[in-house]
Amino acid sequence: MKTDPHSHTHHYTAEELRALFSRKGLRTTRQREIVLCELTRCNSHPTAEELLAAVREIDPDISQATIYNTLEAFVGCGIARRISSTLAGGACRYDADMGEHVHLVLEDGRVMDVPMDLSKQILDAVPESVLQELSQRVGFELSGIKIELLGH
Amino acid sequence: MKTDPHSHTHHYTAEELRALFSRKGLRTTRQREIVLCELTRCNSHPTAEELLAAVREIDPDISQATIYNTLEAFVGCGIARRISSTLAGGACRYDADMGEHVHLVLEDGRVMDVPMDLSKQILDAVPESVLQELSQRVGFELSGIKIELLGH
DNA sequence: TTTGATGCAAAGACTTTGCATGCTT
DNA sequence: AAGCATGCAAAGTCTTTGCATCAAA
Repeated sequence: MKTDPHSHTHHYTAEELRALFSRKGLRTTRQREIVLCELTRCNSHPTAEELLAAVREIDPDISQATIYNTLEAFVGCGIARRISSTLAGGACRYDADMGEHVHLVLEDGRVMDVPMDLSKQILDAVPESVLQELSQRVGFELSGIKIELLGH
Repeated sequence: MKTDPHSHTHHYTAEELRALFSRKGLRTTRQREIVLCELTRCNSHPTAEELLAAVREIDPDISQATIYNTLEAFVGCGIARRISSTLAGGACRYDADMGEHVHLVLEDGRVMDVPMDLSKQILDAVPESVLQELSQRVGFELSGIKIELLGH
């Protein structure tokens, strides 16, 4: 898998990780440090299974349950995002890049990041006024927007 | 699954169904007629399981495998769409309303349609030029856009 | 010390598959 | 008649759970 020259993945220091987890109300554990590091390091969008494999190259004793628990915790507190699994046979994919961006989902299940400049143009184009209108009309608070372009 | 008396969804005649399937290269079967009718009738966004239940109220002998086969076929030829299952514990949901529209996905897994006027405003706001630029840059043809607003 | 996190294995949920039979074209 | 579609049940894949143990706060 190739490196995307437009992606700029942040590398956390141990200190930053500790601060981040603490701020989110999560305990700092060796497993979580490794999971988040690997999730940001491989700037693909791994499935739980792929992430487990990556993580086990660093610590072979980390369990599958921990991967799922951890990803759930990360998603729950906004450290990571779950990406589409709407293509047949799909496992969920995960993303730790919290800069809002658009995903390009290929028919075979691969997921790529849309380069930041284009992502911004797309996201900024969505009229704030429409979102407010919608929020009022349906009575739900909007907490995010997810845009996927489908490609082949 | 409940019937929504206020639904504006189109109701297919037997003729229309036959024509639609034929045009898409699918054979017309009793099962497919029922599945598509139910999928359009209940304007919620059922999971395969929910749809199976609805369909079985009409014909109790329709099998689970047929539901999955049929939905796969419908999605493959553009008769139906698969909607996000990115929330934990999620089964895929399906939608037969082919007018492009935006979905509002709640944290508990429920999916609602964003009203057509607002959906249009959001979708129309995405700059065509950016999509073309992206298509060129990544070398994939874009075949669709999926926008989900997250709410709670 | 207290409480949340981990690891293990089993269970659960969701989807796909193989194959014999039936139905559409 | 030919070939796709169906039904059944089993298998497969992905995810969650119960519980004893361990570690962070």
